[in-house]
Amino acid sequence: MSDVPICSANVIHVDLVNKVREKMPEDELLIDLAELYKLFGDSTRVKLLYALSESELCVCDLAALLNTTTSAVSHQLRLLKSARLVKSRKQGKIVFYELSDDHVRTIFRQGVEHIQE
Amino acid sequence: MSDVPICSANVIHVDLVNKVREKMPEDELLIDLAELYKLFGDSTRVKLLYALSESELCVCDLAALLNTTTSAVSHQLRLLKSARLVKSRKQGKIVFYELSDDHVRTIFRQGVEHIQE
DNA sequence: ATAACAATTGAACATATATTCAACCGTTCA
DNA sequence: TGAACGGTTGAATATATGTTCAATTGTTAT
Repeated sequence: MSDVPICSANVIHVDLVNKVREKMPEDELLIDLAELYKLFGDSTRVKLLYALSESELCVCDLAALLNTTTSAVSHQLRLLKSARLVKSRKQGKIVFYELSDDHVRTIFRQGVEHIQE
Repeated sequence: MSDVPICSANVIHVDLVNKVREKMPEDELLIDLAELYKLFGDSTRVKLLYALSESELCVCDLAALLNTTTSAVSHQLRLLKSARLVKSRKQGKIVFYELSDDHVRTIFRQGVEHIQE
């Protein structure tokens, strides 16, 4: 089995491609990265994350803020939580959510910079 | 018209919600942000961007590197280009692509950090 | 106990989107 | 000129995914 599959007959810069191939991270990491960014790729989730970057909030507050239902919010928070982007704490009937760490804010900052430049 | 629509009857922390609402960016910016991150949310595009973060490459090289077709690559590069994440230059028959700026690398770095911690 | 409420969940539906395939464009070179 | 090749494009298909709706859980208070 060759290292250079399928399109190999047509590769133009073989050495360069092999050099880049060596520097590429594992496929698994790149797939995980895509999965992570996918969570930022929906306006509802972006709004949730942005709101939570300002303050800890409960599900009902988030639904009011985004002008949507608690169900829709809860579904999305579940995804964000499973990726450890947010964490929650329960106080009686109410569940409060906040950001897990600071990466979300940094990623937002880079995104805004890119858009606005 | 009230500032607090739909779910307002159930908002729990009204003052807090209003304070966060003031700090939220324009809806349009948040939607644009989501559109931007959506482009990072696919493993093919992540691989393309990662490869291009290592070196300028032509479409055929990228297809070989990702083990896919030039058509699939071209379709995705078109999206990345329209968001100004990559730029291209033509040399005879060959079209070379590279990253437009450094934000991609920073966003990757934050993503990897988040995953690996 | 039971009513009220915050939140979660699962199924269904509608929409978005990545890849494939075939046709095509533009450049090179024989 | 025309064959070969890198790259692009549009349509079609298959898959993924966000929201809605209804039902349910768990907690509080009467």
